[in-house]
Amino acid sequence: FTFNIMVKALCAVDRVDDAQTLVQKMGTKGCAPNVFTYTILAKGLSERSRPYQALELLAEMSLNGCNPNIVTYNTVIDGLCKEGNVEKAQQLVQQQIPDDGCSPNVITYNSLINGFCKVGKIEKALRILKDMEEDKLLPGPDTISFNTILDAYCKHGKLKKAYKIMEHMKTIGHAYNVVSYNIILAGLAKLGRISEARRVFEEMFRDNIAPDIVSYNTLVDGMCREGMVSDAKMMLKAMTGNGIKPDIITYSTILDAYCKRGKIVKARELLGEMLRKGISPNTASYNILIQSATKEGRILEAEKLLQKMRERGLTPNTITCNIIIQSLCKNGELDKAIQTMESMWVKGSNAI
RNA sequence: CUGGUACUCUUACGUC
Repeated sequence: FTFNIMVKALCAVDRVDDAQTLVQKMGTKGCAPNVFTYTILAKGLSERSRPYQALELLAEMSLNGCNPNIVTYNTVIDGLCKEGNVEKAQQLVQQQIPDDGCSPNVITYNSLINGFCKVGKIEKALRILKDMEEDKLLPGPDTISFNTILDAYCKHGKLKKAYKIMEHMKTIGHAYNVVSYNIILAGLAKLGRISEARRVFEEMFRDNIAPDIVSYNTLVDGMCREGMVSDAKMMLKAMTGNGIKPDIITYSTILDAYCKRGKIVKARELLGEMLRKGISPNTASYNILIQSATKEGRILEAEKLLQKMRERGLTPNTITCNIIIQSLCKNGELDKAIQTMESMWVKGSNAI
């Protein structure tokens, strides 16, 4: 359907309001929007933190004789959960969905679990998981359900609990995957427990779950934070040997570590290596370099970098902006800082 | 089996 494609396109270029208007007009043109149309729009709204408008959309579509299906509901529910209103989402699951003759599926519950985790109510999330395991009327949990809980524990530094979940999965014979391991790795890395992370990493090979780019990047990041930059650099070679290509994140992570420690020569070398490998720096990479330059008083270099960034068609983001303003303020150039801010403001950029 | 792929999951840069 042509209209659906248009709605999607409008959402993609951030013109959700236009998309909404279009959908409203469709009805009057004898070309009624269908479930697909509404779901696309609901997703557009949800992704832009407008879950309540998505919620209203549910009512609107029913009025137009188009009943939401489970995909529509899940889209709205996930939006609500990400906004932090898990209660409202749960209400939908318990009341409206059954009223509509739909039944929640594993994705629905996973959204709720994630929602509760993100607002710090892990107990509630666990409750849902347990219900899914025990209640035959509910869909059984999948790997994602478990991973979500795993992640919540790891993010809170509760590694023992995380390990317990992992053990639980093993004992009931539930599949885990590379993401499960990545979550654990990230948890350990954040706590600076690098040697333990290394052991887990080795275990992955024995477990026939090959580390992916995220696994490597997580470990590299952990090493860099602990000042083990040369170990991190060695990982670069190791991963290549294992068929995983270092990406922009791998390089930026190490680049940042070098810069923060004033190892400018090494940083430049790495930048060169990165370019030779055909990986072009993005805004984040430039932010790293610009910050390093400003902190060490190499203002001219910073300006040049900004210039280069522009030439490459990269747009400065909030962080770029903050780095520059901070540096100007420290040099007592308040006027210039304000000027910069205003010009960014005028450009209508998402910076600030 | 053509159109909405919905949740999960993970990784880099600023301010405090």
